[in-house]
Amino acid sequence: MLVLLKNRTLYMKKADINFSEPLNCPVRNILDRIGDKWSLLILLVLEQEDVLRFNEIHQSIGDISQKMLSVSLKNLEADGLVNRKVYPQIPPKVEYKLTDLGKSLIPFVNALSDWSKQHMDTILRNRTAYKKKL
Amino acid sequence: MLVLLKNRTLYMKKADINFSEPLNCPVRNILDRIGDKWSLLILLVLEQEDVLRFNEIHQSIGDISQKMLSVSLKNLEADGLVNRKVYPQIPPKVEYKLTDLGKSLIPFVNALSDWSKQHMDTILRNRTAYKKKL
DNA sequence: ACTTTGACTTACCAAAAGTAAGTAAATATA
DNA sequence: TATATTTACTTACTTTTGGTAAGTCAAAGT
Repeated sequence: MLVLLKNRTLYMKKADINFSEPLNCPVRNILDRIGDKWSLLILLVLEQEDVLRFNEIHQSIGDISQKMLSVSLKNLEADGLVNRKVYPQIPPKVEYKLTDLGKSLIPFVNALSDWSKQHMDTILRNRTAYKKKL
Repeated sequence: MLVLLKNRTLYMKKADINFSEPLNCPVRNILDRIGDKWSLLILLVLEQEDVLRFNEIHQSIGDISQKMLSVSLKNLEADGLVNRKVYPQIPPKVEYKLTDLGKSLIPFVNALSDWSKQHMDTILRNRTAYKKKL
């Protein structure tokens, strides 16, 4: 049986896993970084506009709080997906743009977007039918 | 400027959006469904094993709580990504498997997994370097 | 002297997720 | 006869995460 423990992807029983050996589960690894509510959305708007300031991202996404934008950008920057450039001015000016690594994730977002365009009708119909059954 | 409001993807300023017209933002639409902590992981283990019972999924993932597994499966079922088959026995037996719609999402997960295998070293190095700078 | 500007941070509150215990009904065991 | 076991959950409670609103900093404009 496939076992997807926190940092492992192994075809073995839980009992047989050597916990001291630090293998990694690749799916977990990305999901830990971009599998949240805002990261992919931020990458997407940055890709569209090339360079954006904090408030511009904030307005583009519309319903992200400043706090979460700040936290999310910091994580994306720490992972090297987004570049942060500060201009020493007052009032401050900070520009964000994708790194090459960040850009390399965009095709996935677009592919997911296409999938969504194709299948969202079906999903919404499924969900309506499901609710009726309850 | 690209605006990614809750249910919209529009190249226009926020002020110019007609809020009464119900357009949809495809990226938001999928993220609302699979952009959480567990959904993709559940789809992945189901794909590997074809059919699994509740406790088998639970053990495969390892650190999901029963509560969240229950909630997540219900959502995946409602959206038509997972099929749920109940055998009227005691003790109960319930089998889960992917629908065709659910299966069609697997290539994205695998692609992300490949990306992760390729780039996770870089990301971890980036993060280490970032921490040092602080 | 007071307001505005931009990129945040902080304190406080609400929502989501984790933990542990409980439920149901039949069969197996003591 | 009483108790334990089995499976797929649910419920009550706690912790963590996320959202809201207000505050900060320093200079330039009114």
